[in-house]
Amino acid sequence: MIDLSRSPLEVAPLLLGAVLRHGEVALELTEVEAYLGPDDPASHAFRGPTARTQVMFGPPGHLYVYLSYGVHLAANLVCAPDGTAGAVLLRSGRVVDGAVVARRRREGARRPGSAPVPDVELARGPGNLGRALGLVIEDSGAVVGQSPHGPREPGFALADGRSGQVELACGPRVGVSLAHEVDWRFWIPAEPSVSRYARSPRAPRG
DNA sequence: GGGGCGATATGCT
DNA sequence: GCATATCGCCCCG
Repeated sequence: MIDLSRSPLEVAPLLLGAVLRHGEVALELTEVEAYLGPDDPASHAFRGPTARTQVMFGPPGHLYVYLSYGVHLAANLVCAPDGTAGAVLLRSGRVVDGAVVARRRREGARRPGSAPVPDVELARGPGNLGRALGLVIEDSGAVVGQSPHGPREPGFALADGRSGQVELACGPRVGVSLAHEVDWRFWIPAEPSVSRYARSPRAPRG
């Protein structure tokens, strides 16, 4: 059981190897990023709560889902105590159950006739992870339970899996122009389901 | 494996 | 109103 009331900086590494289930699809998380509150210029919570980001300021153990680039739904797991903003962006995962469903969702959103999605790419990258899980924007605020949860039960559930037992690497967060000096992105090294930016992080100053 | 661009809610100005 | 967004696809070497 992962204590989500801790800081995102403590929770993020523990999420690597943990398993997030939504219905039939379960993912072992392989790449995450920590985001803090008003002290973190890269965080959506930086400028205080808004209607969209309010859930980041609430109690831990909820999802914060937002629309990115008009097409992608990205999932964050809210952590830190109630009243303190913080979340962990779920960037990539390895599908451990429900690959057929995940693939159907992925390919349904692509141009017909394009090449099939390899297993390791089903949930590689935040947008793909959201699509593989079947997220909708209304999932923002949903509770993520931590008790045993089967494929036929509704809602989201987090299980320990290999949490705390995996090798991990860290580096700058992807796609943020600020706070590039902190290594708050965590991933499982040599794991093919980790997004490609891993090998060529675009830091402003190589 | 790199560059171009889409497609839209959100939140400053 | 408008720039921006915690990106991903496709096409081209």
